[in-house]
Amino acid sequence: MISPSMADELNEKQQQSVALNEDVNALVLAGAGSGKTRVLTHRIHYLVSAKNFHVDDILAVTFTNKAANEMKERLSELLRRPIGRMWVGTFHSLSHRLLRTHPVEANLSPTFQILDAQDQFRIVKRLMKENGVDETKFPIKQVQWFINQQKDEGILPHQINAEHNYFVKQSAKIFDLYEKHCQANDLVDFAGLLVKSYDLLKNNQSLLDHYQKKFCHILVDEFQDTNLIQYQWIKLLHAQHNHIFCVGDDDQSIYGWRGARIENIQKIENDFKPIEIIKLEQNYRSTGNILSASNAVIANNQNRLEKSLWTKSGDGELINVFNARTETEEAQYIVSEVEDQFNQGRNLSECAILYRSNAQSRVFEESLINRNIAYRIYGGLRFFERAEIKDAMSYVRLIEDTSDNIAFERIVNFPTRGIGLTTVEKIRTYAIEHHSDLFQSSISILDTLPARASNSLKAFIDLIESIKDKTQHLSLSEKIDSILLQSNLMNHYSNDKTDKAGSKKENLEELVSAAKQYNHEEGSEINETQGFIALATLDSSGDSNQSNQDCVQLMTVHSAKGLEFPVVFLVGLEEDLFPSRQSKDEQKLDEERRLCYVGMTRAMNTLTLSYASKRFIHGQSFYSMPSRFLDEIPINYLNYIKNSNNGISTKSRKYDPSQYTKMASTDSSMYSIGQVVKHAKFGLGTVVNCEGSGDSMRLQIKFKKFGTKWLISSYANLEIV
DNA sequence: ACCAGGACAATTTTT
DNA sequence: TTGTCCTGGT
Repeated sequence: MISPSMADELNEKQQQSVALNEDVNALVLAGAGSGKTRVLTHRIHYLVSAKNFHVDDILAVTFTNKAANEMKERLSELLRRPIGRMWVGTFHSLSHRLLRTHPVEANLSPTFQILDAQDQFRIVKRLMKENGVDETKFPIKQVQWFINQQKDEGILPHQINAEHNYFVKQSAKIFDLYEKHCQANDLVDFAGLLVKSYDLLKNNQSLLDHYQKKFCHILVDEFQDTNLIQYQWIKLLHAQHNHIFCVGDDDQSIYGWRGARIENIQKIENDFKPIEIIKLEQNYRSTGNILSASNAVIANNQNRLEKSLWTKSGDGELINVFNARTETEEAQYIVSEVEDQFNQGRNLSECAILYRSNAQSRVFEESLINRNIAYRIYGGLRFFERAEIKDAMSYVRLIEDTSDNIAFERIVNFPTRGIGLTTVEKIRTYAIEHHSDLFQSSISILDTLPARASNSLKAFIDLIESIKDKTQHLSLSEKIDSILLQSNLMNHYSNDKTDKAGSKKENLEELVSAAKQYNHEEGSEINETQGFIALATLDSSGDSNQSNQDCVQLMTVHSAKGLEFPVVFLVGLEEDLFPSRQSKDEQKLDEERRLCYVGMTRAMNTLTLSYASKRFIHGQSFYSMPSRFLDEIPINYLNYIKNSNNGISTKSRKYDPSQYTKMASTDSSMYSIGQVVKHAKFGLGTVVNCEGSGDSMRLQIKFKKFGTKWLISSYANLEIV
């Protein structure tokens, strides 16, 4: 039943997964680099070509846009046809599609808008202000976070028991108001897309029947990353006559903090009986040493669904370990290694620098600029999240739909045109009283405003209407181009003195070309402009048209998941950085270890691990210990690089709290990190860091009442408590 | 409306 | 250290 080409491209286990009978559920535990995506796409191909299922009746869900795009591409190649309207996408984009198709049944207006994280933040902020919740006590971010967490668990405001916790109580109150606000304004946030599409099917038997019948096969990628609502979403769509095919790897679950439930992968065995479980353990990506080292690290986690990855390729090079003195030295060394690789004939794009947190990218960037090496940073501010792009998109949105209040608020006075807060407040009040949108309300209250404000507002309304009029027959990119000019945005940003490099102007130009390259699905329930607006919100990366120049790839380990590179530098392997400081408890530590595992297994041929002994964090230098993960790698896989400034980088102290203590207490003997001390003037405090030794040893102490200070231990006269 | 300067916070990951 | 937010001055 398997086509010859399939036999060529797939190993035995992969073939077995792909050609599983169509009437079973399946869970494929696919280790890193074992050809997970290949299995998924071939499975679809098999169902379509060998089993005669219709492509449009197959649902394939991924977690990220990147993965979705990749799958679409590969599928299109394999099936030799365009993707068209196939149901392949992220949970969020597929949910969005369901809601756009059945807005009324979902209790939404057909013009509902998606709320991105920034917009959500603003709304939460405003609601907190209006309702007297002190944002210094309850940071807006935390309240926003709380709300999203609840929604990801499918919890509604009134279901929250907040009796004993003031934060929860206040947050739940805001949550409730927020939900009402969204409902009243036809806004749906990310989590809301999932919740609402779930409810849509749950509360509508005939629709549910329809989709259960339609989707005869449901394939889920990265199953270990699904959260509660996503799991329920899948479970709801699953019926007697259709089947699921899930691919995942518990060792690569790195989104627990975002509500991903690693248990789902175990739960699936009970909830979707009968189910076939297949393990893919042959790794095609990495050399033996890299694989063995990675396996050794991940073996330290408890409660794994044991897999043992193996490879046919040889041992390859040893894994390099470099101990830099400072983060600058670390960057310089790594960049010089990149240069070496390049001189040996590697493309720059074959080299990746992976770090735990985005903040670490800066030093590498500086170093790369110094040496004039092209690089690309992933993450950080994404294209569609940039202020100038959001401004432009707000014009696009308001012109497309004048009832888009979020867009209205953003641009009513931008670029500034003399419409002040007072006027806006009047518009808001009128809108609430008359159940109207801000744009219509503006028209209604024109006569009641003072002449100045009235004129300005009238000019704005006329501007929007005139642009709308002039651009309605233009193509999407011409439309956006025209909007940029007429709104004066292009002019405004061209003259922006704070933007010396002119990158804002460039970004606006980039937006036009992004629009040019946007290809709209034919037969979609929304028009081209609306499709582009949704894309901007749902996939804010704006990646599609990135020039494929040859450049070094810089990204967090998280965003490297699913990728592979011949040469990988995994940097900043220090305690409190990787594993990160706030992940010290056992569960979180396991996730950090998985993250490290993910990072290491990105490497195909060459892997370099590095750490710095001293690092600047928020303008202060801290001594750091090598990451415990380094110690988890057997020494025979490692090659310690000689540091010319440092002598030989010996395998330094094992991670061990008592050693840590010893380091702090060298010579002066009695101080250790975490020690509570008393100072004659500053009172009680805790030692948080130390520097130097002997008489010159300095201690950083966090005092209860006086904040954090550096003191020289021999003068400070500290009393140990 | 705009700017400069100061206080202050934040440092994990993202659909 | 860096960036953001707010204030108060013009």
